[in-house]
Amino acid sequence: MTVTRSTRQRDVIARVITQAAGPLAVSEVLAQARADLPTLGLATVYRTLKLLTEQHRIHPVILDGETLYEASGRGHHHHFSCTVCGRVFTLHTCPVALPSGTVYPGGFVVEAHEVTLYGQCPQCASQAAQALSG
Amino acid sequence: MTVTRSTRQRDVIARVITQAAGPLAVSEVLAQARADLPTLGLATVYRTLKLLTEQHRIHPVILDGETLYEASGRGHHHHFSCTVCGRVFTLHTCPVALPSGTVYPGGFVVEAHEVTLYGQCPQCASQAAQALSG
DNA sequence: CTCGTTGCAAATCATTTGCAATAGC
DNA sequence: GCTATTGCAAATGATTTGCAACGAG
Repeated sequence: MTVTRSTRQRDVIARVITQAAGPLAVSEVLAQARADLPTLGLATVYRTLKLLTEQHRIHPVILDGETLYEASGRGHHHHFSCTVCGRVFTLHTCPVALPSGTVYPGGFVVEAHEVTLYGQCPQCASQAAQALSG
Repeated sequence: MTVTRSTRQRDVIARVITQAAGPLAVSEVLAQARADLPTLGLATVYRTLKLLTEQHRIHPVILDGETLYEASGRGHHHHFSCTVCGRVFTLHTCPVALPSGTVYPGGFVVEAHEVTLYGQCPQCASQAAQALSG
């Protein structure tokens, strides 16, 4: 029976993801964690990401082929991907009403759902509006 | 100015995707296309998939890290991923009402949306029900 | 014929793994 | 001190690209 040890790198990686506003790419996790641990290796990041995922403390979000990670336990939410600046935001309102157990037309028993919205984030939308009027 | 030629491999690959009931993995496209063109190379499949995507004749669907391709122009639809058998189905009803241009809470201007449902497909759900009663 | 396309093999990119050194407990 | 963990480098798997032979117009 292997015991999971607490290490400086695991603490730092977990903190980086926990304190992030939205989901982070692996490279972003590495860069931010290296602010505290300059010698941190990429393999350790991947191993820790996998470990934290198995512990359900974080989970992956795959968006346009990019794998991002975010902290779990923040309640039901979805993502908004800005088609202009590329940033990913977390949305706290849900546009669908599909509780687990709902039977969808065709006989599909829904256990979970995922929604991603694409468009312009508030900042990019206001810049586009200014460009039009200016 | 480069001209795009019509070739046997492109026709076969386009037909395989067009005739499929749901999205196909690259390996499935290769396997099915090889029924007609046994010497077809994997690189040609990737190149053709990219070409057809640029022409908006097909588009990728990334599901659990797997890249699948399906024909475009079949109208607005979403996907259902069976957590038991792993197959992906196309749903023709949409659980969200977010026309392009909708401004989502927070000031996000929605241009498009993607929904994926997870759960048991009709076949797996009925098998599960039989197992419980039998 | 000319030049876009193909199949193959080598290259690339993201992610995983082997291994000796290192560090929790 | 025992053994999980780390960093590095090599390995893997998916996708891409270089290149000479091939084939569409």
